[in-house]
Amino acid sequence: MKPNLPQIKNMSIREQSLDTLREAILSGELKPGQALTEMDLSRQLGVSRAPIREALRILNSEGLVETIPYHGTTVRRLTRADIEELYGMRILLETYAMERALHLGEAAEFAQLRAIVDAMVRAGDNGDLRAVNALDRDFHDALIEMSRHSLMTTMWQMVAMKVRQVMALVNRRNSDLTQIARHHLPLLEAMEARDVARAGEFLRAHIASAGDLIAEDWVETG
Amino acid sequence: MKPNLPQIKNMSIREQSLDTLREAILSGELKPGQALTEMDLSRQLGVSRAPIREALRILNSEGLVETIPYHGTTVRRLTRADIEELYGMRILLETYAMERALHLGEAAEFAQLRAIVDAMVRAGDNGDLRAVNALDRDFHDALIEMSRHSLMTTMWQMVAMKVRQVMALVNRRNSDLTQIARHHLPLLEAMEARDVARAGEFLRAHIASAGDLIAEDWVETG
DNA sequence: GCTTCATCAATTGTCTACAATATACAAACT
DNA sequence: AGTTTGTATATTGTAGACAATTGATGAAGC
Repeated sequence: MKPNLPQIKNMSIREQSLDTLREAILSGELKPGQALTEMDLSRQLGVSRAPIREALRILNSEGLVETIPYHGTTVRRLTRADIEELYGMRILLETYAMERALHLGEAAEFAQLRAIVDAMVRAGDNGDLRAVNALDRDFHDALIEMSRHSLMTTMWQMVAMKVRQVMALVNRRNSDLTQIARHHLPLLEAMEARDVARAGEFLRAHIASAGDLIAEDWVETG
Repeated sequence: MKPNLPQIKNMSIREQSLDTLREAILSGELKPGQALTEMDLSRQLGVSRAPIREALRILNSEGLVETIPYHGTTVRRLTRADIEELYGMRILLETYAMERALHLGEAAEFAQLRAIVDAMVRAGDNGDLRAVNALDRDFHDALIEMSRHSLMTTMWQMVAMKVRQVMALVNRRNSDLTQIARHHLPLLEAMEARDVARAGEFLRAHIASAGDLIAEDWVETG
């Protein structure tokens, strides 16, 4: 007998604030350069400044915001160089993770990847950008998870956050995303064949093209 | 006319606390598993709990401490698997950084590396472990800096912190360090010759052997 | 003896008030 | 006019009090 009751959320105000603020930044709701005043935030969220401050300190060490003493906290700006570095780092981390994944991954995990890619291609054909985006994230997260490397997972989370933020800030053409969705198919097939070299090539090409598309028409938001 | 007066340090209590605590953890003064009670720390440092708490949140997101809600904060434990992952990550990051460094590094930077290695070898011959250790850190930090990749620098800081902590916790034999000091000489020469392949091999061998030596006689502390 | 429940001590979580600092702007001086 | 100095205001930095939660301890019931 499984009661299957919903978990009652028992998160500290600090963590709720942190999640809320981080989500707002990553979704582009809070834009780079925007000022975050502790008092404003605490009023908006209906809490005191203490938990807000602690959340901001965490966001700062995650590299999402910048604080100048006695002056204020702002959402960190992203330059084109930042984006190029970001995608370079993605290639480095994901290539390594994939090699490990091909050796350590289990059948169920490969099946999961297959399910994600199938769904992604369908979503791409239907022009459902949000779904393609979410599934793309799922795919790469799953890949990292398969590498069985907890430090890699930690590092990846930092990179993945920034990728999400960048994706939210850029105006994507539909065609791009459909194309990106289709990139995953040959990549997955090479992985299923345990062909490290070929899968690596596809992966690097996939990430690099995604990065180039974004860096190309990136406008530095003064 | 240059007055050349010393800068008056103007760091917030939070930052001073953060530096103090981090230094204590990385130097092994605060050992893995040790409990950090906010009230105790604030009494010891002579400040209130607020800045201590903010410092602990930052250390938590840096992965140096672990906090269980309403129960306490402890210095994070390090397993052998953690160390193996750590050195695997080092190889990945440093190999990439070195390739970039060989292309982007300037003459002055290569000269700086040479000075570091020379000093390291001398310190090794004199059996000055502390100096070898410090110079080893300098060398690898300088290498990362030469890669001109700010995201890499950020990632490296996380890795380098943990490496420092591990080094402080392990009992090193003098012979190991002398050996490690001498490893840098052929590596540097390959770099000066801009021989990416050979330098990469030396670098990976150097890091791997250092990691193996440590993982080998690592005792999981409680 | 074992389980269950109430109580307690220790610790973290949160709030509010106050202090310290930086910036901008106006006033005074040369 | 330009420079310096003072002042106001907005914001962050810090402190101390109180609330909430956890885990342990021991008593009561079966």
